[in-house]
Amino acid sequence: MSPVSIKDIAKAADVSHSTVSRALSNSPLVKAETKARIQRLAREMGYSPDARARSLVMGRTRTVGVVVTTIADPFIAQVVQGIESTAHDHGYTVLLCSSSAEPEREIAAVEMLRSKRVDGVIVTSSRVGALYLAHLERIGVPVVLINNHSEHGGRYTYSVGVDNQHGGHLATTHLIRLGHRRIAYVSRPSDYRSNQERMAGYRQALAEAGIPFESALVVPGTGRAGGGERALPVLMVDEPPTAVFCYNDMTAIGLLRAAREAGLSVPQDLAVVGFDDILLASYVCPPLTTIAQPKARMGQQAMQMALALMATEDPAAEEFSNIVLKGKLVVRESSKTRDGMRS
Amino acid sequence: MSPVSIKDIAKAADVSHSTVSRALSNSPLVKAETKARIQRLAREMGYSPDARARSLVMGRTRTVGVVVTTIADPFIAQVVQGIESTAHDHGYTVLLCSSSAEPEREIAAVEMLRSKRVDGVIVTSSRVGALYLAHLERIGVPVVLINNHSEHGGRYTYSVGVDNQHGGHLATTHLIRLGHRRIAYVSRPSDYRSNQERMAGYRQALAEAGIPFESALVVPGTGRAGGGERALPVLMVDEPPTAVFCYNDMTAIGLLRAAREAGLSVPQDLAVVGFDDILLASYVCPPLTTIAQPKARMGQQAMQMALALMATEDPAAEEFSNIVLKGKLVVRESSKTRDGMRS
DNA sequence: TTGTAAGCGTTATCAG
DNA sequence: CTGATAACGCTTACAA
Repeated sequence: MSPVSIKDIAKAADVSHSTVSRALSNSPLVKAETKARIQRLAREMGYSPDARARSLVMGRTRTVGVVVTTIADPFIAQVVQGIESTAHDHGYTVLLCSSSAEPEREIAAVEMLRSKRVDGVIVTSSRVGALYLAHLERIGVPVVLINNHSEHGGRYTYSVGVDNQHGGHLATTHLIRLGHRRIAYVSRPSDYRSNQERMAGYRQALAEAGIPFESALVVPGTGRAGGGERALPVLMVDEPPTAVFCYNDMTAIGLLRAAREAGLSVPQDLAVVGFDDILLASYVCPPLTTIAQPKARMGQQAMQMALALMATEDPAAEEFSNIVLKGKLVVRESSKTRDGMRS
Repeated sequence: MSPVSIKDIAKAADVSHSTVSRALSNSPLVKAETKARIQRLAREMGYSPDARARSLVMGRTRTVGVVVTTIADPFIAQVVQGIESTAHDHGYTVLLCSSSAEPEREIAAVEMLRSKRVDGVIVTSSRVGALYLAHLERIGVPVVLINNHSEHGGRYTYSVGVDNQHGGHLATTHLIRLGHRRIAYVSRPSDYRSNQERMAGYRQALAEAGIPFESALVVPGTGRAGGGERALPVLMVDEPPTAVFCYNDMTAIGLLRAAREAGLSVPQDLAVVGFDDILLASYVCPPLTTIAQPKARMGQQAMQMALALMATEDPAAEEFSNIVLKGKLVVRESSKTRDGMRS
């Protein structure tokens, strides 16, 4: 037996279905008495309004599509939580899509969201290629990018991200204040804009302290633990650095592990700073100093931005907006001297 | 301008909208030539079928609701990934809802899913109370529970979970094989069924080895790191154990941290085994031996179960099913002697 | 204050 | 092979 509809209630209450519709939306046009009767009846009959039918006539689904590479990434999961809670607070629902970072699936995901007529789309931590972006814009609803890794054009798209240069500067300055002068950077493939920006912050901090930049102190990583592990031996030759700033926490954690196996003690022999502040960071040993990205807040902001865009008639008319949040330095053992900070 | 509909295409192709509908669903009833013409036109005009309208007449949304306490929990996120990928493979979409473990929001979530007319619901790691369950059943679609923590009745509900007793037995037996005889258990509030079952496995293993059960060796935890930290001092009095099995990894990790601060070395002074195999487990030091729950697979199985249930006309007719997956022992440093296993 | 009718975008039935 | 027409469940003029 299919769920009860307003027609069923209409029959039971001996009124027309439009009266039921009005009564249930609490319209003042309905006599208080009949309204009460209808509402009670609806409750008794276990009525649940059909959101599809409603959205069909109302023109809005009150649903946002969220595209992630994988929800299994704890960083992304925290961002999504921010999105979901804000969405919920505003009566919106989240349709989740994983792209597995495969362009083909990304496009399928977008097509799917288009079919479900979501009111907006939020894409997290993606490298939106030109092709993908084109598809995204075709969808005809506001699109908000979180921590987008590629240069992007497209005036249909808005974004929220962390201030990478500021974070890189914060991390490096912290190490300089601790007295370090030879500070290395373990990078990520440089077509990632975030990598370039973090490194720019690193160089800026060095320059401000009058420390010359040495390209030998920049070694390539991958963004994953393995990259950090392989970076260590490359680093520890000739004149090794006394401190290292890593593109992200996973890189730093890999490096930490390699250091332990190499018999180096952190932070005495080598201070280490990461970026992200993933859950792991506070549990590895030694606990990792890092630049905390406001993950949940990024999700909230993105959702709020989407809400604002969905509210305006013509999103394209809105001026281009690009929210940039500041990360925060979180000092832990991996960058303290045994007797506390030197600074 | 609203998206193009089959009517728009009909006008452009100078046919009726029903012919367009047939052509787009590749019906053999349409002349090949017109079919091709219509399909080309649809592509050119950027047509995207309206899933809401379709579902309204088809009676199915091809959407499953997934209710989680919080997606920010990495364990849950991995389960959800399993759900999402399987759902995607079968043309289904995931509607995500966080309940924040608040009964009020749980009920709101269910009501929302009902309104969106999802074809099925999957609830992860919840303690479904009687009230909540009643609401769940009202929804009228199959409900699959993952790692349900409470005793449940209700023949409308199906479940997927890990074999807790088997896992507890596995963990304890492992410690016994290493030569331990005084083995403690750090529990979780005992109204959690999973706790009772894991402890049953622990007691079973002790019994099999002829080791008497001592209630003094069972100390209460909380399921979070704090509980493990507070458990250590309670444990290390009189005749302390040489090994401890913890309800879950977070408990074990808290205990590990307390042990380090107390100057105890793990595993030499105290061997530690957890349960879950969360990401953290392999990164703490020492890396934690644990019982791995097949998180993604649990999600997959739950989704497959949901798919099967949604396919049958009358879910209630299906016999009660309750898939139980076995966990796997993952041995890491926290339960090895310095020179390797004694066994 | 209430009822009638049209329409949202589909699919499906039934004639032609 | 194709076109009317109804139906899915709802909201909203327009009438009464």
